[in-house]
Amino acid sequence: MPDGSTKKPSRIQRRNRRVILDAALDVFSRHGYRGATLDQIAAEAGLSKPNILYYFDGKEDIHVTLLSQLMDTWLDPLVEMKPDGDPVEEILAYVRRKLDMARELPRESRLFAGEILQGAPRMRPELEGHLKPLFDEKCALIATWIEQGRLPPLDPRHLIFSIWATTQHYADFETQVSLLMDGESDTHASAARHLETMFRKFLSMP
Amino acid sequence: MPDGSTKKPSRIQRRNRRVILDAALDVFSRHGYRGATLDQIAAEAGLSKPNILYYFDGKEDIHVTLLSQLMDTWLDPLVEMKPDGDPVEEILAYVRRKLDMARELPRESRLFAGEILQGAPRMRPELEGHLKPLFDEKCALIATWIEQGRLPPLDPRHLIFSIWATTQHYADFETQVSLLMDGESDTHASAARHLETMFRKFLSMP
DNA sequence: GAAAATTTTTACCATTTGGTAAATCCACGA
DNA sequence: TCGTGGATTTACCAAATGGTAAAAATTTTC
Repeated sequence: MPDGSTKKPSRIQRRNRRVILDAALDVFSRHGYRGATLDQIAAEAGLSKPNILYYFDGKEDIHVTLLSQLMDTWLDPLVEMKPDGDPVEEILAYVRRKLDMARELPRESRLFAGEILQGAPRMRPELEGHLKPLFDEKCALIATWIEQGRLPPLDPRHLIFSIWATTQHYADFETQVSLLMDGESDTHASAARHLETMFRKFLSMP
Repeated sequence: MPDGSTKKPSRIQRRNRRVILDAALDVFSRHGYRGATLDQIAAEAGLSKPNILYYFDGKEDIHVTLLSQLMDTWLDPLVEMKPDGDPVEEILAYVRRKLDMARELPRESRLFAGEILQGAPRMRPELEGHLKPLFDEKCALIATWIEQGRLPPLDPRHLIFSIWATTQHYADFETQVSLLMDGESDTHASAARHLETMFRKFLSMP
């Protein structure tokens, strides 16, 4: 019993669970939850379908496991935004990390986007448990910076939304972006310059 | 033959096609293309499944028809951005229209988002035929404004991406936004103020 | 190296789902 | 009002899909 058991997982178990989750990330991020099939995941993982179900309780279990495991990685850039240092540089560094993450982990970005888009039917507990507290904490931090006169008055929540939206856009809407950016050699670099300029100007004191 | 025919559609045909498309918009935007079923659409439309297939050639036909018909509405705010008037005000008015559209037509926003997210498998021709030319035209317009010294130097393409991303975010990620904005009475109003401030500052001459 | 435990495969199954054929219903103009 | 063509329903079907049982193969343990 490789899943819910209390025993420590064997080497084979760790390897296969990892292989399955990686294949599932691929398939789920490309086709969404309903659009993905166990057969596709099995083929991508190089395992048989029943073998997949030997390691996970079912399709939903794979999806939920993926989302849970990814949540930490996903929130890490925001965790790294600390009270020390210059507020503007802290926030701009966050923007940079978030944009880098959109480039390096587009599958993860699309997986989350698809889940949220459909009302987060399988992720709401994770959102409330992990995202919400972190979000509130960082909003409070930004509010402090504003009170101290180190940032212009602004709504921290909408600032964070704008950072999420503009950075993840390059992963989630990659199809559209590359269609419209044809001829551009390095979209990521120009996007980074644009966002740096935009948010620096927005965050500068009048 | 109510679909591909050359005859003019009867009143019943127009009504039922409209009812079906509205139901399909609901279902597709909530569950994505693969997640939506003809039975769901039929139930939502108050018609039987074979009756639905009497008006459309199949599931994909409904989806493609929806996307095509919506494209014009969707691009309208950008069409309205004209060379006359102050550049900053023109762009800010565009931001406002786009945000209003996200509030008034969230289903449409999510439908497009889901389609792009999965690589636009059923919309690429529409994108190349309608979106791309309009995008290029408006980028050229913004570039002109910059050359005239009426806007600071910036990349028009990334500016438009940022406008799309920040406004559509409130529709596409509504689940997340409302979870994190609990206690806010009017998210739309505060979002409007935030985006107005942010883009006005970004577009102001140094 | 045999027994025990774990892993993988083979052969299925029930349900869902997109779609069809044909019979039936019904609105409307002559 | 009656016939006709458009509209709707009933009864299906084939393929896809999530999942299972049990045998077979493999690895691990003693």
